[in-house]
Amino acid sequence: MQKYSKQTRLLLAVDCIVFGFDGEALKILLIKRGFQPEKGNWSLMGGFVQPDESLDQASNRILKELTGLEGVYLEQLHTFGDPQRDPIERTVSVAYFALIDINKYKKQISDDYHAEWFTMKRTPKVIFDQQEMVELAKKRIRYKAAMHPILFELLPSKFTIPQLQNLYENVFNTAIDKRNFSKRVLATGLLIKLNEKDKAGSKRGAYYYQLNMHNYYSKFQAFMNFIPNPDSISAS
Amino acid sequence: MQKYSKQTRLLLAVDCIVFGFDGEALKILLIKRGFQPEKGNWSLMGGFVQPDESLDQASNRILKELTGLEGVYLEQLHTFGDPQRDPIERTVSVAYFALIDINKYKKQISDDYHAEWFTMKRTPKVIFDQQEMVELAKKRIRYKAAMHPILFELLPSKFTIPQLQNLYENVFNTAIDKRNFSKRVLATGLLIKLNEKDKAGSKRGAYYYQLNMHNYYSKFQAFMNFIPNPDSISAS
DNA sequence: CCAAAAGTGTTAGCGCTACACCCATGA
DNA sequence: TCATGGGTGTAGCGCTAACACTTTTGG
Repeated sequence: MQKYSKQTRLLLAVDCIVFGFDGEALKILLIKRGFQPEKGNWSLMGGFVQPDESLDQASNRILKELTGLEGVYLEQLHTFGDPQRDPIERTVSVAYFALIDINKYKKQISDDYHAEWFTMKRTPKVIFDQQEMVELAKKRIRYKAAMHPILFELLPSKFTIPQLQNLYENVFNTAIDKRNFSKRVLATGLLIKLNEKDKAGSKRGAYYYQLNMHNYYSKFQAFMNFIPNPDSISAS
Repeated sequence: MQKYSKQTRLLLAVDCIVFGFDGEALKILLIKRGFQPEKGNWSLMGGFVQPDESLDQASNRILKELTGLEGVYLEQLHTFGDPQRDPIERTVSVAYFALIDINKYKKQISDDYHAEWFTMKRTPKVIFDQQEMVELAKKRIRYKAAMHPILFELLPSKFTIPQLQNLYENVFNTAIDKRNFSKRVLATGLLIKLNEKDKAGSKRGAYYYQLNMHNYYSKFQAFMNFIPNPDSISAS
């Protein structure tokens, strides 16, 4: 026996939703699609799965080809298989999401790859069912960030507590009391205070912190319960 | 433009992990595979996605064809795409998990379809990478059940609090104090007490409850935080 | 010296956990 | 009547949320 005869073979694609944070707002990365149909329209980073690569390999390859990004946090989200989702030919797409620090790659992405960052509120129309993918990805990162420290992936390796709080407030779209916030994050034991200040945000300056990588891995499973308003967060 | 030329098409399959609870233990359903390779060996409910159906439709169809189950809780889990996972030909598989009340379908499943239930501890070897799928599914239901009331899908429409507690103790593999347990579940407002007792489990009998469906849907997003030992539960 | 952001402590209330005894009934 | 499982109440503790003032320093 060599093959499963009589079965139909389908195109399989990967689409990546790339989230970034620049200290101000949570953003997603889009590019202008390079081929028909919908050529020139805004799209997620997507491409076809090749015969010899796994899905994780495909998503990493596509992300690198379209943005130069490599070694970033990338996680499978959901697979979309509506028969009509691509008008040209049936294509099933495995969606992934990535989390990166915008500033680390800002110049490279815009100069070399012509991708652009958009805030959540001002995202242009994207092709096919990609809006649905983006919505699901937003729900998933909120859901996961409520219990796991994944949002650190969006920050530079040195960051301040006000920056971190700003990120959480963005992702959960809520205001958090800064006294309670700093107590909680410091209580996790995940942060190491540095003898250095970020003077960009204020005159007084805010201390930099970095992740305690040992504690990070051991506490990844159970971080803090950070759901400010659980009803606003959806199931995976 | 009619097709994406030059791209390779792949086989796409669906595999369903069916969980059931019989009042005693959490079990999964397996069948003897009906075709080569691995014909006759224990397998999840699987089949190929057809050209005109979505992934959700495919999983529902396959579950019905192989077990007669219809209208049950079914949720997409993860997509497995290692190029070598099927030795005959590359096949990417979208895994789903289902939750059912074993007793409701027990006779039908064993008599008509020759599927069998196995406890978690005594699961036989399954084909390909299906063991990995089962492990991931177990993690996922624990993870989700810690915050959402999905485990009611495993119970009959009338159930007792000791039965419910037994289910939670099974899924989380832990002992729970019965006073605290009943306080918590009753406090959710999801249960309606019936004027009827289950006398099977004890002489005195335990009151039956049923779900308050209105509250069930409105409280689905935020149930109770039921993680008894967070470190034992893995991320999705 | 003033504006703007960083940093820090206390209290009250709620929720969770721990814990033990009585009830109902079939055998 | 006794063994078995069902059902219930309370007290202490820990965690969380609410809340305001001082510090620093560039302009």
